[in-house]
Amino acid sequence: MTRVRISDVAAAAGVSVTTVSLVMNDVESRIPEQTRQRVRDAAREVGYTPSSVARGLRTQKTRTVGLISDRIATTPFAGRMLAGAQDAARESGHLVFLVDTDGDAGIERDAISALTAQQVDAMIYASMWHRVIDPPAGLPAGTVLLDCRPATGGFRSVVPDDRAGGAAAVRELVAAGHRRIAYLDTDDAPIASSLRHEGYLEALAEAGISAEPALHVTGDTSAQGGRAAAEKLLDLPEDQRPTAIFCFNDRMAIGVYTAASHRGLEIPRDLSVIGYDDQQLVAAEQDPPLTTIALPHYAMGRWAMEVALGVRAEGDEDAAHLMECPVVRRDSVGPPPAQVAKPNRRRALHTERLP
Amino acid sequence: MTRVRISDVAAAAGVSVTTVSLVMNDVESRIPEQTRQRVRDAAREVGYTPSSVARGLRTQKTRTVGLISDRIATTPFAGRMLAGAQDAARESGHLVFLVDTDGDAGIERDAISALTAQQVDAMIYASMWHRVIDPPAGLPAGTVLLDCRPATGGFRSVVPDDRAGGAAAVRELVAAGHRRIAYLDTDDAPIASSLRHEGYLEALAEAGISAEPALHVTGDTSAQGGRAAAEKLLDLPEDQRPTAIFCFNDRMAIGVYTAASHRGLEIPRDLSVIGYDDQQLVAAEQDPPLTTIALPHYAMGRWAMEVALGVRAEGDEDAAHLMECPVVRRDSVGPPPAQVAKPNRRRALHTERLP
DNA sequence: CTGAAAGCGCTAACAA
DNA sequence: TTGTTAGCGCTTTCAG
Repeated sequence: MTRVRISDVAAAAGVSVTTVSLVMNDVESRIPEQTRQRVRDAAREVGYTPSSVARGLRTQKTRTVGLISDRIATTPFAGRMLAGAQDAARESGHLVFLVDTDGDAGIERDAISALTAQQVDAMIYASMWHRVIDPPAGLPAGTVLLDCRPATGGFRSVVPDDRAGGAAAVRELVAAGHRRIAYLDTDDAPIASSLRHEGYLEALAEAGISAEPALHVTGDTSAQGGRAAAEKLLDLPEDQRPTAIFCFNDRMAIGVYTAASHRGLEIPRDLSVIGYDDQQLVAAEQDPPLTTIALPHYAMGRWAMEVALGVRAEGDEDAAHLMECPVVRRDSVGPPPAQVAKPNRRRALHTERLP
Repeated sequence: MTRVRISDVAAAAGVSVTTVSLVMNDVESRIPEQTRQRVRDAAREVGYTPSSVARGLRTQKTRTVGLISDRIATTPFAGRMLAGAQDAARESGHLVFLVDTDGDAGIERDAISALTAQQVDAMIYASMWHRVIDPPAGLPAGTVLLDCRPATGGFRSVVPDDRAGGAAAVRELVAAGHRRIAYLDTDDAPIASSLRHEGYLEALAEAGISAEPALHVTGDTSAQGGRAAAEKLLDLPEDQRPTAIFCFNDRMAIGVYTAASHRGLEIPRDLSVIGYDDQQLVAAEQDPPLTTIALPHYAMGRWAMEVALGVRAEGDEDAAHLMECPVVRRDSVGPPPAQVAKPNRRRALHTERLP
């Protein structure tokens, strides 16, 4: 079972290999339709599949892309980055090599050389969460960084706009009438944490609310951590207790749900909660479904691939591209409880709306 | 910036290309260490990276594998299959092309030809959940099916042993002392559903418990579906109500948690619950953490890759390989409540244990 | 409009 | 022990 070659097609069609090549690649329209048809028929008859390997050697273009990532494929979290990248690659006729390094520098190094040896046309280096990194040595120029940015520049990159996302979360709460808004932060201090905090402060200032240190608590990024941090907030005296909590992520928000339910607090009646990430199977499945800020994973993946492949022109090599994080409105945000807000605020609002 | 070729290394080292090739591929040990070293140094100096494309053309072996899947990369669920497959591929020096078809037959067809054109050494066709499928036309012989099995045979495949998993879940409950065990099933009727049901019946029979039709309820596979189905179970008269519920999956088990908590039932004191899937970020993060049956995704992915690459010999082309689903013990299973079981069972047990 | 032929960079049979 | 050389299957220039 030896491979069917282009010369077999040529022989079957009674033409030269040049003609077959020209027809198969839809080039040289001056070849008459009759010949083209004959060639195509012959190709089908003998079961010809062109060899990308031979073509790659000849053209020095493989139509393949390398995507190196630390765990992205196995994190429930970020799979949609892959989907975005894949879709963009497919649309322009490229196949993607995926290498998950699991954070191992040795594997990473090997992956870079293997991919270079394969002569991939482009390369993407992805992180499973927004970070600032030192790009590994040997990363080819032109590589696009996905969900991470280089500490020292030199590569194009795309990351979520966490600052704007934090601000959007707080504005959402302010719009619902809240004034005592807590930020339930992580103490792991990833870049996203400080960015979202900045956005929080910005939106607070914008609304003329002064930031209360007691309303900025931290915990680890799990549901347990969120619960523990929430306890601190709910332990505050009634008149200092937040009426809304903006959480660093959805998992911590679940912890807030637990803490609230243990105190008989109902969401959103007694407490509004907003998360971050819009994590599949977490945010939407809560009771009530969690309002949150979505990480635009699909769009980032697509952007990275388009830039890497040159489908999308991107001038500045050093500035990170910021991708908007949209608000996903579900049912965990409502107006602040009446007894905590000004007593007749709600009625007043209601009256205003009447014609 | 033209590519550094093997002939450049040969020139730099003052040897022939043959020698370089022999050294780079660690073959022909009869070349003296001194020459080898000289060649290696020269290669490093001129910055030589062998071209896998040229090598692939010459040897007709590309050291690449194609992995086609419907959504596996974007499902939080099954990412670990990828990790297992990747790890096995890397260990034997292969790179993997990942194509996510999103269930689209056209994309699937294109992927198969593109991968064939790339002359991949092996191919894996993966499903995101255990199914019986009609393998797409054109799938090369030798392709290994992952988490799905062919309706008509013809391909090797690996799937979880759902029947044994269902039985294991029930045995776990029986061992804790339960006799009234419900199966909270899905009405979507995937193959896994009936297999787990068989296991459930088998383990019940084994324990001499007769299957109670009222204890087999169904719902959709979401938390909402689980909750609705659980209500039916909890609405049963006290003496018919199950003391333990085996759920089709972890998400439905969450619904059981919700239903129980709304009735003031505490898990596992008043009700034991066991799930299936051991889904990341759902099973472990519940309160209490959910005991469940794990889907051996990593092991299946690894098995598929090893068989596809011939690292692991596998004789029978037609029988699906069944992978064990281990019990993951956490805190949602306990003994049945005392007032439902024989009144002094617990004390009796306790007494027995005293010296 | 079509064909002959020269490589792309490598491996491996054969020669020296 | 090392070198020469013929392809692997394709694209593409140049001739006809």
